[in-house]
Amino acid sequence: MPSLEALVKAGVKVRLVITQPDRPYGRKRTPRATPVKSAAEKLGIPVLCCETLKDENVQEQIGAISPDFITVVAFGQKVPQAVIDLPRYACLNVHPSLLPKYRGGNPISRAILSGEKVTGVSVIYLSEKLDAGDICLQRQTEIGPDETFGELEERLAKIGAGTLLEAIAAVYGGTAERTPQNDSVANRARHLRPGEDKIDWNRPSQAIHNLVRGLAPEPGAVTAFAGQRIKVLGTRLSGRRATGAPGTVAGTEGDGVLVNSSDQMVLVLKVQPEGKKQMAAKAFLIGRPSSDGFFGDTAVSNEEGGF
RNA sequence: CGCGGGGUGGAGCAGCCAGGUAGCUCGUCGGGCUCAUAACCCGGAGGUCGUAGGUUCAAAUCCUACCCCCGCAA
Repeated sequence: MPSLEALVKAGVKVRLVITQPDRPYGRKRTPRATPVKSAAEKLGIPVLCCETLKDENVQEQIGAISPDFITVVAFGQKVPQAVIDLPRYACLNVHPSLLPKYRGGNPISRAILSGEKVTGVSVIYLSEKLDAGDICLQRQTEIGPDETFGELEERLAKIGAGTLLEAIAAVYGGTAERTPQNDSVANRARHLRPGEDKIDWNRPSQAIHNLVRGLAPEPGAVTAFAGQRIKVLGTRLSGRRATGAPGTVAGTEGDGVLVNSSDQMVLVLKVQPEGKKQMAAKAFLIGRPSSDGFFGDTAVSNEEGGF
């Protein structure tokens, strides 16, 4: 979306925005426009909603405006060759990773989960194969030690917008580069599998921290407390050696709660119980019987006896 | 009509089923103890119990409608 705004601001004539149809959303099941659609409408740009680009009708409509460029940002659909061939100059795609690493739909989370220290954005020439097109331009950025998915996503979106503009200018001016990806070092950033959002307190603190960061603020890393499902939305590494069984509460620090993992204590800052708003971890602990003092596996929380 | 949880001093909770004094932990303010403290002791302030009706001698509690927040699923 920053990309769209940047394009407009830079004086590029955006003739048509294509996005997915409104989908039922939330508890009320009310259909809601995609963010791109709302933004486009606000900017007064025509919007075309379509289920798939394979639709010839859709292709015709795109062809009708004989575009110089087509840019694809966070679209999540394969684009048929017929569409790729439409624009006069190029069909460019912005992807929030340093391709060929982290191809696929979930590059930002995956990079954080893997403990990457550096990531970036890539502008590539679109190809039919997902995220495998030749690289036009890349920009790197460091990932902060406590940076969350949400924060990084926002940053990359901004960087991506700028990079896209540069790329367009370069292609337009004929100075653009075109480097094929090295497929042998490519990897795939898959979406989360069920259960992958669950915190295993037996793992090292860094891994837990990465999981929490990689899933915050949405969808959130999950654990359980006294049989209740809760999300952990903010953690820090405490730097203190664990003093008890993984998952047990070791004390508090500021508004946070120290929880043991396999090596260090993890400082849990923000938490959200089922049916509640998110709250400081310490607040969560207050007003709760001190008997059930540990985080861990659901339902069967009786056997391991925290303190 | 997809399933479900919740709205009680600034924060987190109990009280509701079996109506009748506003409770607990934290914070905050004041005082004390201490070389000192986020520790400990004493004391205080602070609440239309989401809203509007109803039942009742009496409603946080029972009944009805509505508003708001959130988890799951999609």
